[in-house]
Amino acid sequence: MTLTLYNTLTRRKQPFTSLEPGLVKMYCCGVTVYDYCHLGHARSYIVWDTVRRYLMWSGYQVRYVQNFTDIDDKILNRAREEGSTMEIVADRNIVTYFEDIRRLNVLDAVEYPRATEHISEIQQIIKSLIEQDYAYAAGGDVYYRVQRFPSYGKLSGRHLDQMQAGASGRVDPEDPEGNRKQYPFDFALWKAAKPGEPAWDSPWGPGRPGWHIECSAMIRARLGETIDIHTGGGDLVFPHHENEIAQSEAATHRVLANFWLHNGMVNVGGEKMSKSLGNFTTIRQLLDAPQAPDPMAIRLFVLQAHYRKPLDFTDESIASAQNSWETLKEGLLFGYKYGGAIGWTDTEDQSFGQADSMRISPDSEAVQKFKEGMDDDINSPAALAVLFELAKDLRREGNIITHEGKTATDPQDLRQQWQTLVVLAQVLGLEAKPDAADADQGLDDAAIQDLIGQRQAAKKAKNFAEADRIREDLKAQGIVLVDKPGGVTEWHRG
RNA sequence: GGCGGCAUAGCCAAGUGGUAAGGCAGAGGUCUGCAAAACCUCCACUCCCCAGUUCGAAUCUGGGUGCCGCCUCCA
Repeated sequence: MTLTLYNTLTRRKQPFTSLEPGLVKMYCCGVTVYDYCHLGHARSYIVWDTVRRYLMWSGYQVRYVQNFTDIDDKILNRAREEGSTMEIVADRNIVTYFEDIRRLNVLDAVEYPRATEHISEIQQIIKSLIEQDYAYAAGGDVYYRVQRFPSYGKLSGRHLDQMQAGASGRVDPEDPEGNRKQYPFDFALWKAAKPGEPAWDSPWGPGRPGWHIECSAMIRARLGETIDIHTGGGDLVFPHHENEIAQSEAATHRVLANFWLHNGMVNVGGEKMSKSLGNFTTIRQLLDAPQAPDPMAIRLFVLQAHYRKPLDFTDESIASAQNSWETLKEGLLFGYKYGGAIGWTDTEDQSFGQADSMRISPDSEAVQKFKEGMDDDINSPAALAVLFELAKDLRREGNIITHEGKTATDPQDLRQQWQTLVVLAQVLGLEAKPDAADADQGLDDAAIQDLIGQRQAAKKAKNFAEADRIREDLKAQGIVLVDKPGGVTEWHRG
């Protein structure tokens, strides 16, 4: 089995191979840091994190680089609004980016280049493009001459003569930038500074880089001229990634990326979640709400849809994901809750529960089915079905142990099953650890036994109201009573 | 106007020629003083519509309908 990935460039699934054996160079288009991240961002970074994790699990070393766009009109506007500076706005939103995205168990990139750290590389590429006549300076700006790049449009599958300038309704016809362009689809590589804006010296006058050029420069500087995988939101295909290709490939005469992967949008009521529509929910809004879902439920919500399809965000879908997560979590916690009871001897070891130290059978049906799904263009919904089957089975075993005190299933088989679940879940970035706080909180065992005794007495006296009151009180403290045949009552936490 | 995508149960969602995974929600049963939990069982003769190809189609072809994304803010 080999991993196949849908390549936007070729519009089909292709077997994945890396340029260098065992090493994947991967670049992910990051955020423009002018505000908090919303669920659209969350989806994108969860999805690419999952691809990265799967590649790692498949034996690759992954050099994963993700940028921050820290120079941009929106950041400048934000700084102006609040009377601060671009740098302050950018730094603050980078801090909140990490706070939010790490909660979702997204691994840190190997490097996080910032556009402002690569001004000289940006200028070098622009110079090279001007020398080769791919770009021209005009009134302090520099524009890329798209008509000179023959394959312009190859990524997004469009031709210059088919495109309608301004069809998106976002171009201001009064914008002087438009008048300096020789052709409507030419785009800015360098923008002349307006008064009061941060600017860098350049051969074309003081100014700042255009949006697309930074990624070309950062990829070249951090990963080289050709990389294996370039990822980003589907809304970046055109013009952003199309323009990256035009710039980089004209400058280096090398292919920029072998695989272009794009994730589908998060929708609200059938429409794309976006800042301009105002229909966005930030990650922290969602996770800090009174009835907030577990961050892992958000991850599950994202992974329960295929990454290229639209994903509708509703209260119901989040609630459903939360319930689904509870099911998976019970399976993931099986080893912690029941391992000791069925004779596993290492439950107190430091390494217990560490996915990295677990050896699982690579030939098991579960692993095979998981790989089959993931190899097919990261079919995470199909892969998740495997996890649910494992988790539900373990949950049933756990409940049997709770109720019967033992199980007929071989503890070593359960061990394999649990470890398989933990390992595969971790490949998807889904992890659950026992809540240490729960274990030694609240009533001690003697007090619970005492209350159970009182309840037994009440039951015997047919004082069921009192019996139910005691049961409810305990339940409120996280103690669940289980009445068993023969008048015996057992209890457990959670 | 151009390019692309999607349409499967109450909801979400896999499945690209061989007779519909999985999740959520729901129903019945066992147990119980009643519950809860648990366990067992059930929950799409059918995949937007029409026509065609085929022994056989959710899957292929043609036509139609509806929804969405992009066409220089965008994850």
